[in-house]
Amino acid sequence: MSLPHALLTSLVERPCSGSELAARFDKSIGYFWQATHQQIYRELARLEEGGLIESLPEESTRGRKRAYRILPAGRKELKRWVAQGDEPTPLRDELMVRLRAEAVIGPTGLDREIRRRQAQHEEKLALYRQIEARDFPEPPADREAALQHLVLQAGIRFERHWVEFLAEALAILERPARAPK
Amino acid sequence: MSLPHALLTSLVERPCSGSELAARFDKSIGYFWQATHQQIYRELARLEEGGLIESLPEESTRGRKRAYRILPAGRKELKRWVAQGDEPTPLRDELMVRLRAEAVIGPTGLDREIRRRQAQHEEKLALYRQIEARDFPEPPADREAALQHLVLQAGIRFERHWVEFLAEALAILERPARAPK
DNA sequence: CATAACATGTAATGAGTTACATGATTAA
DNA sequence: TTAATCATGTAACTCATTACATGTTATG
Repeated sequence: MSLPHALLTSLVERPCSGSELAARFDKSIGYFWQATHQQIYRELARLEEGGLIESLPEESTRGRKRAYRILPAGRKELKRWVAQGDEPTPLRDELMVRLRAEAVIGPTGLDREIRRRQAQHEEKLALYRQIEARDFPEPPADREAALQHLVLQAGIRFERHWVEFLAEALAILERPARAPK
Repeated sequence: MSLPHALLTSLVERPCSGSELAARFDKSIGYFWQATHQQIYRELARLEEGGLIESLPEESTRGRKRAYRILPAGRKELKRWVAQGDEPTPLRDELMVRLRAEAVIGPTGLDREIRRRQAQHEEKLALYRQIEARDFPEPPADREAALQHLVLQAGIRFERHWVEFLAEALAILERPARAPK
């Protein structure tokens, strides 16, 4: 249940409306925790009901921007949560299941799909590197920037992982059905 | 929606009961697609209703093993699904959100948690390497074994990724609040 | 035969996704 | 002033998790 805390983190940086939060999620925190606008609106309503944030226009505003701001209780809750323990998110990817299936039911058209995925990951890797070059032209000195850089680097590392892995997968899939011993 | 196909894949290898499938999920496919026994039982019931698998004891057997076997329609469906496209599973980890939060609300006790996670990932890495040494003492010649090895290697790569990343994270967290320029 | 371990199953809950609805603002 | 876009919101659905229930087999 990280979404509320991801929102709180964004709101600590600066007050925001729901749509602005959705847009920011597409850029920074969202690289590692995605959310649709429906999720965001629902969660904002819950956070407000819980007294962790407040919004400016009191009345029900359908269609007009509603600016949310974090409350002291929200900061406190965020601080509490950060130090909490969690379990590693297990790797869960359909492609792995497909590879296992391909192993037992023989050649299918999986290599085409892998090439497609490879292109996607290369694209994302390039995007992250571009962002890195723009936002962190030199090693950041202060702690906050260093941590933000670190999270971006995790994304880079992750995409590189996929590109390398998929190349290996292709090498095996293109191998003749029975390799010489 | 990979679970039904993960189950089909296991059932292609050999017929199984629900509990046996749950046990096997803990070992091979489950490294990359987890499922509780409740999910597995429910999905098996659905697959049987859909005519993709069949089970031996017809009557409702509560407490007794029920052996499932894949049907031709199941193989066909699996083959169809393998070549299908999917989107990369986005990285989604609470720790990333915690790092971002720690960046904005200052030092918390996050480093302790990171050390704990590091130990967990190192443990898992060691386990995978052990399995690799046992099951793949030398590069597998045939396609099926090569693919299974590949999936295991993905797990190894993934854990290594985490260990390295967490080490970097610690280095930053232990830095003094204001580093010299 | 009593107890533990195993095997299957039901029910409730919650996060996430998808489709759709509606009011406000902006641009042609 | 109509159309397009933006902003907020509702509703239904699926997957996954958690807690619990019930029967069967193995063990002492």
